[in-house]
Amino acid sequence: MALFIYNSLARTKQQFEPLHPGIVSIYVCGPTVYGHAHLGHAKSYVSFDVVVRWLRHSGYRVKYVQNITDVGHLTDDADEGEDKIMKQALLEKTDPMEIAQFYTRSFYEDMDSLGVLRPSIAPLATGHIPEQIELVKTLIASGHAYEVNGNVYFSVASFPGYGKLSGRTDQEAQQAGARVEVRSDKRHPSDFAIWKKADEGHLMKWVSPWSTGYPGWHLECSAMSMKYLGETIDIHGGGMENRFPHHDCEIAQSEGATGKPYVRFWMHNNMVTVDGIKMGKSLKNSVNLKELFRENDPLAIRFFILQSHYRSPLDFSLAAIRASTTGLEKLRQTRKRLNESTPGAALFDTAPFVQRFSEAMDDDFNTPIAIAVLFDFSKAINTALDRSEGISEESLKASIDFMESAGTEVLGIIGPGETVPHGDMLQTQTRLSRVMEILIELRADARRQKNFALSDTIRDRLLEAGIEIKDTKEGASWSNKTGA
RNA sequence: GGCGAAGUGGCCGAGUGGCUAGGCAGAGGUCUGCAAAACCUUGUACAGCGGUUCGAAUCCGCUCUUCGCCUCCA
Repeated sequence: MALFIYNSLARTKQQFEPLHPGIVSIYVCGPTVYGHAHLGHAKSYVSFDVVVRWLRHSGYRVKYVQNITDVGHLTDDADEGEDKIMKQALLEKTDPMEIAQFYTRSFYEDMDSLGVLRPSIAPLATGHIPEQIELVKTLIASGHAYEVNGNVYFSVASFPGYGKLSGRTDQEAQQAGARVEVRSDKRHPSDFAIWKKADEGHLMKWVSPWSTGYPGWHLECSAMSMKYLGETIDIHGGGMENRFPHHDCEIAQSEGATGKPYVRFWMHNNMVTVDGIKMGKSLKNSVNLKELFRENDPLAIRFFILQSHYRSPLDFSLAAIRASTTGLEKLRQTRKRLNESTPGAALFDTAPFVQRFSEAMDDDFNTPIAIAVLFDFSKAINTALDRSEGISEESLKASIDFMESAGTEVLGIIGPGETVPHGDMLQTQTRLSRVMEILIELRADARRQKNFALSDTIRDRLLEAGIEIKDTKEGASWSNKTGA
């Protein structure tokens, strides 16, 4: 089976093979850390998390680099642009570095909650100033960049392919409706800064051959990607809104410097919308993850995200989140039921489900279909288990394996299985189990004596305590109420 | 002005020429002391108008509408 990925550069699905057999290099644009992460970040990083998980599942060794942008990008390209991290630092009356560190930790907390695996390398922009300065030097030496008054600009005219990713190849046509008035010392309005001279009040600045200043917006990704993954990488991912100018600039800088293809597969995830409008920090409609997690299971948010395709926009509403939460609970029930089932006689063939799941993932990471396969599987296995003869030990094992592999390992929505308790935890859990056994036994007695008032009271009171009782053919089962 | 994406049943959301997507919600049912869970049954869906075709939600054209990018942004 072959993996096909939609390549934004080619605007079509292409069969994926890594440059070096068995090893995949992937770079994903990380967050600028000047605020808490929102649902848009979640969509992007959950999407690429699944990409990485599926590549690993497919047998590749994946080297995954995701940067942290801790240099404030400017709010615009004119000279009076503000540094967003610095702005936030002034607002919170503290140091830019403290802002960056604080929100970096916050970011990872949220990603951990969402079950997003940490990247192999998470480089900081501020930790790679020398590399960026080197890149600027190379670009000046090769005639792709020029210095004016301490600022260094990339000359778009020197790179004929500029704009090929976004389709913005005619630079003159771009000027007509441009939103930003250009009035700098650039040779061409489309030229972009790769080094900026710092103003008096600027806090984050470094010494360079051209001025004491800071690197341009797009430079860090090129520098760090090439440093850790090489001059040509397999996959570069990011949000749609970064196609232009960010990614087109990266291509120009990188290929201008090396003369080699920068990225083989470009992947762009679509936006999260609220009432059909893009969610964004500056738009004041962003849904903060920490707030969302107060009322909602983070893995249900992950599940909600994966129920749509990464290249489709995802419309947020609490109703949609609730629907997803209920749906996910159904899959969790199935997993629990499988784990608790005792082997029987009938055979159950998991192969068709494994096959369909795999095909969906190989088709440009089609998680909505992959999830639909899990629901189909859930229905089928429940039907099989409803029959009195049960399913064989081997079938049961294969089913649990599929659930673990697809639901936990690849999609990461079902969460790890029963964790093996240890130490004090073990004692507490063992005791709880014994206590529950006793309660369930007493309740069973009450039910046998038709004392339903008592049995219902036990069940209701336990629910208040966060433990749910269900009566099944094999007797009562209990579970910690999720989301409680 | 330029570049691009999209309009699917009450809601979310796949699907790109003929074959049930899936989930949630609703209705009816099986099971159950009652719940819960599970299962079964149940929906004249594809923005509009033309065209291509034996056949179109799916291809082509036009119209309408929405959204993204062209400023930092996942």
